[in-house]
Amino acid sequence: MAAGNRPCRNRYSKHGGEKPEKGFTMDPGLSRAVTEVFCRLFEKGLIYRGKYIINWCPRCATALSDEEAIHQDEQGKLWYIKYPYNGNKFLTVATTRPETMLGDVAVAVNPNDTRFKKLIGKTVTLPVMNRQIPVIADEAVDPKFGTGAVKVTPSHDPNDFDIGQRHNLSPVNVMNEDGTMNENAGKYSGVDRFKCRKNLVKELDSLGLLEKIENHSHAVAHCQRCDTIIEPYLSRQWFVKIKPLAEPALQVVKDGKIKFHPQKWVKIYTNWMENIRDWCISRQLWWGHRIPVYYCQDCNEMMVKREAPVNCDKCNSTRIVQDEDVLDTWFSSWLWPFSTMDWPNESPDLKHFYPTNALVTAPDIIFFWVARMIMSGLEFMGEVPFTDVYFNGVVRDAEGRKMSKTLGNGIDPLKMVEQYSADAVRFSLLMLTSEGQDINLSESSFEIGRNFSNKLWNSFRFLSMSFEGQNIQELITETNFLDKQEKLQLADKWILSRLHKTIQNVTKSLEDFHFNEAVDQLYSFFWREFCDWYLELIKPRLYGEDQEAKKIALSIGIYAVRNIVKLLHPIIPFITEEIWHSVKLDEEPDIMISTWPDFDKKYFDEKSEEQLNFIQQLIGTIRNIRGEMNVPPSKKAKVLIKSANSKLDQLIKENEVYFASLAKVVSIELNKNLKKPKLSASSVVSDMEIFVPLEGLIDIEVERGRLTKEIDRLQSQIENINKKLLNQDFIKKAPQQIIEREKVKLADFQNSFEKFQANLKSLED
RNA sequence: GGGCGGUUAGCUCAGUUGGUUUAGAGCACCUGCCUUACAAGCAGGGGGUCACUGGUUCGAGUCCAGUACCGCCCA
Repeated sequence: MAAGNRPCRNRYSKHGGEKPEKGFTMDPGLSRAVTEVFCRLFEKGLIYRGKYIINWCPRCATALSDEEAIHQDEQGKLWYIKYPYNGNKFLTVATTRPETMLGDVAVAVNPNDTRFKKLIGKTVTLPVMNRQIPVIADEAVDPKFGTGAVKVTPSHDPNDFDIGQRHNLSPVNVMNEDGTMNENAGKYSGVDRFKCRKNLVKELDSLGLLEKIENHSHAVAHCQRCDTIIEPYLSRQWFVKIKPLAEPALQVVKDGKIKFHPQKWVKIYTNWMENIRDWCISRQLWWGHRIPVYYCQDCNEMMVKREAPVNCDKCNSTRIVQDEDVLDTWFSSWLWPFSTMDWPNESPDLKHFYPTNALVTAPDIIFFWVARMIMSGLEFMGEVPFTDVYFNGVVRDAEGRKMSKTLGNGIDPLKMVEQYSADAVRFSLLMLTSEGQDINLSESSFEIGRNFSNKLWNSFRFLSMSFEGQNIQELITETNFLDKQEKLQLADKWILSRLHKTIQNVTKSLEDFHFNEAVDQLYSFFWREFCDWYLELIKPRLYGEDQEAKKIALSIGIYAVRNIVKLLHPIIPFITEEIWHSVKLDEEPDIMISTWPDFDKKYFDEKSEEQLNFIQQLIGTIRNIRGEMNVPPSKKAKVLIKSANSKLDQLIKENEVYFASLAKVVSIELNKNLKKPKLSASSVVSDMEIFVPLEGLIDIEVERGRLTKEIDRLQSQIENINKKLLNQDFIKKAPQQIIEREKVKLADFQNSFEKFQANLKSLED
């Protein structure tokens, strides 16, 4: 982190970050690196001084780089001005900045534009100044813009500067550095640029030389620092010849030696790198790194030196002055990955920390900083500075507007931390922000993280209530599950399988920089599987008399919690650390420095997952019936199941206790010759028919609605699949396994369809 | 003008290489629950012709082209 930004640093620690290492580019070590880099680039011919059009801020009185000129769309005007020729004829040009016409040296047209062919090589009169200026032909002129004829002002427009160079025209500078017009502007000398524009337009109008004024929206460059409108200005400045640095920097990104996340930034980076222009690095500011260039006041010799020279190299004079200009602040920042570690000395830190792995940053400094760090890293270290760049999204308000002081629509993160907790703020942001996508945020967004933290804490509290009086250290080590397979219940095998798959998936998502995906997986595993099902499934054991069964359920629960808090720790550090202290071995370290969970495929258990899914479906069906019929939880239900599958029958019997606690079922009767009891609600799961007798509770209308809805749904599914299977192209071209899958589905649907229909019919009797 | 995104439920957004019964989640909504971890919660439910048009394909939210609207970046 640069400079000593205190509010920023405090905020960082309130969010649970480490106090970052800081440095300051004006420190002696970093200053030495800046000088060294300037000298090396100069010696290599990659730094030069020249007179070119640069971005000039008249208020700051300094040059700016292209990146510091912020373009804003503005409703401006297009003035059509008539340049007389041949006495009574006119050539009309359109311009957005009429005051610059005072410095016109030509009018340019496209060589293929037939309208103006005969004028090429002739001259026209520059109004007000009454100068004769030539009409020239140049490919750069767009025949469709304005009238197709453009004024050429090489001192005040980059395109015109290029045209001027191509046609050997000497530029005329009509402006001072403070934005007033200079002596070349004739009677407008000393007048401010905008006042000049106003008055000049008035004068042209009175001369009858103003054809028309159109509204014209265009992008106007503003100073990044002070928002003053920037003047493109011909000026002598120092530049970095950027192509030789840009090309390798583009290559490493194209080759994937540096990966951008999300990938879309590669295209933006490529586009910028391919159209890059030389970097103007000199600034006329009072503060910054002085340019290490020295001039002899006697013989005008210029010297580029690492140390200030005492004598002139050429004439030995001691009358030596240093270049007045300072360097662009980014000229020091781009060296950050190595200048902070004593470069050019080969310090141990430098060896250890260069290159690093991931840079996490905001997309708005991709060109300012990221691109240039890559350039400098390759140039001076011969190696990429990092291997991955993660661009975060922009946080916007609920309406999608950028948060800004002027709009007052910002959310104070510290206030949110106070209101919802740091964990809640972190969790919410990570959950809601998909890879590098902008996020629309309102204060209530943080509720999701608060609720999650709350749920985590409560689930832990629930378990800890059960391990009161138990030897917690023993429970933690009670994890040699493979040896105890026969003692594990279906729920245990299932949660272990789900846990280890979650470890695998979360780890992969984090490695891929898919943070929200990782959070999503943790959310649904922890809440929807661990809390909603596992904790409910072990309640009978925790509340029961069998001490060994209780111990096993607890130890697996704790095992899961230990892994869950480890996986969640990078996201919600505070609450996970707190929980960790209760579920860790005495000799284990704090969670932050403990090891990341490893998944183990020996826990992957497809059969148990399948079996538990089946039980979940059955319970879901019973709950659905209870819910739709508004049967209160206090009312226990009997369940009758007509089944011809002895394996599933056994599975149900073994796990009957789950139905009791999760679906408030008092008894299950399994029979393959079962007859549907009157006044019962029904459903179908796999091959089984489920009946819930609801004497006095059943609403025939509701039940008819339930069954009809199912029947309609199944019918449309059946139609869809039939359509597919009747399609000869599908049969011929689709992979066999897809066809098989469709056939199985069809049989399934038909089976259920018939059963639902029979039950609907029996309702009518 | 050039480049890059976005458009999926009322809202905020997921949706990996085209095929998984009914396209998912959170919030909001409806019904029932203070069931001894959690009402910041539990159970159940309703809600989407995936912006539009055309194309490729046996099959498109997913691939291609065009259109519209919104946004960002660069000149």
